[in-house]
Amino acid sequence: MTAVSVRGWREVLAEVRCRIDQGIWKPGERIPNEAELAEEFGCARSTVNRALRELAGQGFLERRRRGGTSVPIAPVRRAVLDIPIIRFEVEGMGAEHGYRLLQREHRGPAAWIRRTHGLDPGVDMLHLRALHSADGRPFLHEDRWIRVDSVPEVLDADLESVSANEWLVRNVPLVRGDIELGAVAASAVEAAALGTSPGAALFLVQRATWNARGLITAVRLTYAPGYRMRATL
Amino acid sequence: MTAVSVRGWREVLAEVRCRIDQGIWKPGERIPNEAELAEEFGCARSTVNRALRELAGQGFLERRRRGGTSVPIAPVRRAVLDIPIIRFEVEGMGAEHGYRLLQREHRGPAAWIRRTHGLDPGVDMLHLRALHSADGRPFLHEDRWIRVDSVPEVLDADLESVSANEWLVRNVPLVRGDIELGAVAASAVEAAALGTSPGAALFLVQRATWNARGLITAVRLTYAPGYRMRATL
DNA sequence: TCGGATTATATGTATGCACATAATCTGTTG
DNA sequence: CAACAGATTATGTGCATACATATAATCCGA
Repeated sequence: MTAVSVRGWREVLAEVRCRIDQGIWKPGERIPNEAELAEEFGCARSTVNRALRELAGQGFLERRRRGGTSVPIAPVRRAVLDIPIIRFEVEGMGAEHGYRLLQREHRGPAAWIRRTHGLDPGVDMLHLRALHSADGRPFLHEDRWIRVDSVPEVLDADLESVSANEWLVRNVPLVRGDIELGAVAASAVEAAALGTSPGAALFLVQRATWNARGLITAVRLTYAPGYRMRATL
Repeated sequence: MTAVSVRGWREVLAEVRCRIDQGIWKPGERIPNEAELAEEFGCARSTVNRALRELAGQGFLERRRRGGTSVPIAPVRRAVLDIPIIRFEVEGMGAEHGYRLLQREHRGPAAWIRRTHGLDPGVDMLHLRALHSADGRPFLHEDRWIRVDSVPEVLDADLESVSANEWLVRNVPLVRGDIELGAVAASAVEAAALGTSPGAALFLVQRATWNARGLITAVRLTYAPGYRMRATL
C-alpha cells in the first residue's frame, strides 16, 4: 500500500472521497477504521475523525459506533438550499429590488392558517400581502400571517418600506421552522399581482417559523412563472 | 455572570443558541472569543470551537479569523433537502412504489439538453421516460438523459424493473451536481402519464450530475399535482 | 438451541498544547 | 496623508491522550 502523505483533514477527506468515487471502496463495504487510516495517512486519529465526520454529514459515508464506517448503498443526496432575504436574492441577480405592500389587515387567522397550524379563530394576527419586483417586473407575491402576541413590536414596524420578510429576519431570532416547496395554480389575486393569468403554474414556498411559545409567522411565497430555485448538491 | 456548567459541545451550542434567541447577543454584535467562553463555561477552547463551528455552519454565527465571532445581521436561512431514491420516498409515505418504463430510445440529445449543457448533437445518449406511482396512483414522471460514453454499462442495465434513478445512484458515484426547483405547466405527454390535464401546475426538479469528464446524466422530474417537498430548516 | 449477560471494538468526545493563518491594528516613513 | 511593514489577536488546525458510549460479537447457562 502506498503511504499517502497528507497535510490535513481536508486532504484526508479528498483522498477518501476519491477512493469512494473510484470504487476502491464500494457501496455496502466497510472502510478501514479510523486508527488504521490514521496510520496509513500518517496523521492523528482525530484528523481522520474530522474528515470522516464531515463526509458522513454530506451523506458519503455511514458511521456507527462499533459498527465502523461504510459506504452507503443508497446514499441520500443532500442538497443545501440557502434562503436569502428576498431583496438580496433579487439584487444578487443584478436587478433592482422593488417592494410594495398590497394589503395590511389586523384580524383573526384565515381558515387555511387555522387548519395548518391548529390555531384558535380568536388569535390576534397581522395579515400582509406584498409584491416584490425585480427591475420593475413582478418577482414574487408574499402572503404573510404574523401572530401578534408573539411579536407585538410588528404593529409599530414600518412595513411599507421594509418587507415583513426582512423585518422579521432582522428582528426575530428564528428557533424552528418548516419549509414546503411545491407548485400551485395561480389564484386570481396572485395572478393579478404577478401579471399573469389565473391557473398559471407558480413555484410555491411555504414556510412557518416557531419558537418555544408557538407559531410566530407563516408565509406563502409564490414566484412569477419561470422562476427556478437553485441548490447545490 | 453565572458560571454555567456544561457537559459537552452540544450544551455549549445550546447555550449559545439560547443567548442568540433571547437577544442577549444581538445581530451585528461580536460575541466573546473562544477563550473567554471556554473559561466561562469551564471547558476547553476546542470544545467551544466545535460548538461555534457547528453554529456557523448552520448560519447562526459568522466567524472570521482575527475578526472574531458575531451574530449575522441578516442570517442566511439554510435549509437541508434530503433527496432520497424515489422508491424510498414513496415507501416512506407508507405507500407501495410502482415503476413503469414508458419509453427508451438511443439517440442524440434533444434540443433542451444541448442548450442546457452545451452538448454536441452527435453525442450518444440514452433517453428514458418512466412513471413512478404510489399505491397505483401516478406519483411522478421521470424524463432522463444519460450520456452513454460516460456510463457505457447502462446499455446493459435492466431498466424495466429498476428505475434509472436507482440504478444510477447505486452504480455511479456522484461527483458534482446541480439542482433546480420550479414549477411548470404540464405538457401533453406529462399530463397523460400523470393522469391530469395539460397546463396543470407541476412541481419540477431538474438535476444534472457531472464527473471530471463531463455530464453523466440530466433528469427532469415532474410530480403529480399537489406534491409538496419538505425541507428542514 | 435460545436468550441474556459480558466483552471487545469502533466511533464520539474532551482536554491541553502547539503552531498556522488571516485580518486587524498600529506605527513609521515617504 | 497615504502606503507599507510589522505586531497583535482570534480563529483554524493538528496531535497525543484519555475516557465515554453504543453495539456487534461472544460466551455461557438454562
